[in-house]
Amino acid sequence: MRVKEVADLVGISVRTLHHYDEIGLLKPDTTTDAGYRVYSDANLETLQQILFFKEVDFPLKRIKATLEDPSFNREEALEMHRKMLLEKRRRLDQVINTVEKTLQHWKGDIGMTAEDKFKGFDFSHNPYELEARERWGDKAVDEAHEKAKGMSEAKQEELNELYRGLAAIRDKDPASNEAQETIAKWYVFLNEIGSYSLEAFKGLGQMYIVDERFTKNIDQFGDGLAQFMADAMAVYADNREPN
Amino acid sequence: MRVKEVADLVGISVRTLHHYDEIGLLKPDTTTDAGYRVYSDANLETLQQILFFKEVDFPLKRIKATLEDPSFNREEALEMHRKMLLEKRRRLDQVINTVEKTLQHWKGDIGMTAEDKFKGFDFSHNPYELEARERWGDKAVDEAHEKAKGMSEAKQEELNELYRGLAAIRDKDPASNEAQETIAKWYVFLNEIGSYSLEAFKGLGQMYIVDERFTKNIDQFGDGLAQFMADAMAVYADNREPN
DNA sequence: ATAAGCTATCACGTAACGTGAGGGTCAATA
DNA sequence: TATTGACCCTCACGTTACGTGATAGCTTAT
Repeated sequence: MRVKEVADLVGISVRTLHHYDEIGLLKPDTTTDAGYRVYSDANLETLQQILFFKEVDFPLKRIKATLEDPSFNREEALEMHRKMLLEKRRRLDQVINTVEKTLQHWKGDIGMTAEDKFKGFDFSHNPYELEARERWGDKAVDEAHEKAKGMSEAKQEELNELYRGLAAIRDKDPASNEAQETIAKWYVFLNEIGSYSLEAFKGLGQMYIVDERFTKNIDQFGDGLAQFMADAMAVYADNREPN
Repeated sequence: MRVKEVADLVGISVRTLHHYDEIGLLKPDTTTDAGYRVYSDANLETLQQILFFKEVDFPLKRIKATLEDPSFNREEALEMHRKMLLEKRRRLDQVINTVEKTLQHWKGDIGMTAEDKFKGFDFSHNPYELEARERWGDKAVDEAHEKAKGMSEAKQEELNELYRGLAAIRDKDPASNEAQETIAKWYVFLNEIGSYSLEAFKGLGQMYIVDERFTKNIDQFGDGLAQFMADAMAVYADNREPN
């Protein structure tokens, strides 16, 4: 297949295909003697993967690095795409809901807080972004979020205090009142620097024990703290009403 | 409210607010003596509108022009936003479906055509884009689609042939076999230069009679043709299985 | 007074193409 | 064979919407 055929099939521009070739993202398997690009079925498969990554807002550079990673696994990627797309849809539903509420608000049917008016627009923290990044992206993930790097010393100290508080009770039952009260503070803190759904919060806890870097960093405050936190975070999330 | 508070509330950057001020899209109602921007409740309302338009991929210039249009009506806009968001979700559902089918395909459960693999990615023709453009945007809408401007003369002739064929039968019942066969050709033609769901096809027909420019252009081929086409297109869409 | 956080403007840089220019290739048809 | 329309190539400037860092002033609590 040549560029126009591919472009028409897929719904992208010829220029885009040129661009992808230039940057080495999608190189056609062959070219004619005249220099025409000829895309194979395998090329189309790759293009599909590229479009899935694009759909979940991966920058092209990162898509390229990911596809070139020897550990890249297609099925695994598809599962991740699916999760991220479902999250994207959830957020879109929020926006739709916001529009509908705004309509009702304008008709005088309901009240609306300032927060209500902007529900769904903050997509800076896709809960699966951390997971994707850990697997295929930027390896410089810190213990809470990359934003933490820009924290003031006071905020950093607050973070450490929270870690210390949690470390002091890590031998207790993660479901105990004391543990849950402290984890609640952790949840609030995280939502000051980001936006975590309960599901994402729980997922983050899992990452603390799955990713050695997290574990090592957290366990500096006390052996077994990462595990304790993961458990407590899961309990916390499970005991809360889904919003 | 000052920039950080607004940015945190909404989930956008301070830089974005600066940018919007610079380009005159969202100017704060007041500033302090020190030059700090102070955003009012009215500013927040406007920001909400901006974000809705952004969510449906309006470029900033166009958002600005729209908001400044004396005929701009908020409730009308919200209704349009809602429709466009629902369409966006429909397309997203298609992508999710494509991912899921691809997973099954990889497991060997199902077959998959090349077209199937890219379902949902062609979003260059949001069916409500025409409507939005007619109301608030680029007034240079042609009779079928802007792409028609780039058509070859052969394609243009094909278009005219279709119009003439439809004009020749415009005194028949829009639901008749003859009318429906010819409308089917029109549907196919449109889907060669774009991508129209049945709903969008029907909506386009409505626009032929609502928008004088369409009506005038089409009725050059025969008085009452626009009305005939709108009717026949509605019948065609209603008689088809929803895909 | 001090310090931390917030604020301003300025300006270069980035990502992902869109667009136009200029010219070659391909395939059908006369 | 010549012609024509559609397709193809490379080149390169331009666009959009910010991100980022630099520099310096402002605000508020201690």
